[in-house]
Amino acid sequence: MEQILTVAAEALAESGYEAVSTNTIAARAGISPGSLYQFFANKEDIAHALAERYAAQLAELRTAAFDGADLPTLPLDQLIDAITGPLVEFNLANGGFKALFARPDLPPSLTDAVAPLHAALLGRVTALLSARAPGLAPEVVERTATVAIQLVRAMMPLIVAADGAERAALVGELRAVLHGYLEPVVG
Amino acid sequence: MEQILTVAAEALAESGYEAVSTNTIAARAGISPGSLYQFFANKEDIAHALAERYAAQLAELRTAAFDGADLPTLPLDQLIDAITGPLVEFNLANGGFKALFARPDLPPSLTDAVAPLHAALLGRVTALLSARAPGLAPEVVERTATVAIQLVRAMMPLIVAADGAERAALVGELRAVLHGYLEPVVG
DNA sequence: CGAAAATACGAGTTAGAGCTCGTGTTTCTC
DNA sequence: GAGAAACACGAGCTCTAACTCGTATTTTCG
Repeated sequence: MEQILTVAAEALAESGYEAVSTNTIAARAGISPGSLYQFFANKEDIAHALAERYAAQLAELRTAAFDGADLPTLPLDQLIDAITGPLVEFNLANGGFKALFARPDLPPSLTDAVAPLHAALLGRVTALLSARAPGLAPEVVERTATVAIQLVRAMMPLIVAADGAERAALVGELRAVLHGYLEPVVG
Repeated sequence: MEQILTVAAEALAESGYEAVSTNTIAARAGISPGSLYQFFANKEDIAHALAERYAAQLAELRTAAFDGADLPTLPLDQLIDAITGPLVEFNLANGGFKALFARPDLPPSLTDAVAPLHAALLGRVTALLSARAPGLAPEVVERTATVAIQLVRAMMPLIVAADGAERAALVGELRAVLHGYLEPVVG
């Protein structure tokens, strides 16, 4: 079942959600279409499970990477470095992530499937922002968090598509973007 | 034929590329499926023609809005205002635009169809950037332009989805993002 | 006006996707 | 070791979307 999700993630990374057929996922997982549907009710359910697995992995990543550091008191550029670094690694290692997360116009069914993932991330970022800038109005915090997430979402496909020096340069650009945007608010 | 493209754009705005059927487009245009295929070879061809129409409209928009002003010498924040304003208007008026332009993982066929649109925009932004900062290395200019376009692409769906005060606030955020990113480079 | 060319039509074809279900195979229990 | 329960199988069902093609209609022009 983990195996199925892993294969589905690979296929998603290559072709996108609509282009991947359930029969293809089954074949690549080495099982029959019938067996696939004993683990998942339908295609959307696969995406949903995958989104949850990604959410869990991101949560793990967070605790592993930032357990010691006191994020709210870190200088902004170090904070940004500490967050974007593992995030880029995660996106490189999980190509399917952006297929579920980075699309602005998912089919309505999928919107529901990935909503928890979005909500979890938004919650984390809002918490971090309000810890750093306690005076901010809640709606400003939420809007700032939404925009910051959106900026990362937008840059990640570029970063993943590039490699070598160009990728490193684009990671630098992502950090510059975040710094330029967040510095006036929570700097 | 313009009629078909207009209808197709509306349908795209509502449902996205894959979800819109050619028969639906034909029906909404008041013609039969057979007639549709006398104007366009296939579904991709419709998207291609629509992308070209958008490219032309954007070119018009540009000349109309900035004909008098001397963009390279304007202060950066005024430049950003002058560009983002009409761009937001355009996106609000043409909901189908983002369905073709803002998606990171278009099907390969569509990638070709919208490539000219991307190229045209990239060309315009690179020209503007190098006019403002003549000393920059070409690859830096191109990377900066790519990132700037990507930032606008990312923010536009948020802006279009919001309305009233929230939309205005998000436009402000877009401008803040662009300013924060571009100021160190071409400020 | 009438014939021919061009255009419009829409039911039908084809292909592929999601999904099912009767059958075969393995695994459990006594 | 035998019966039962759970699981796995994959050919095939169904539905939908892109696209076609023989026919009907309109337009063009001598």
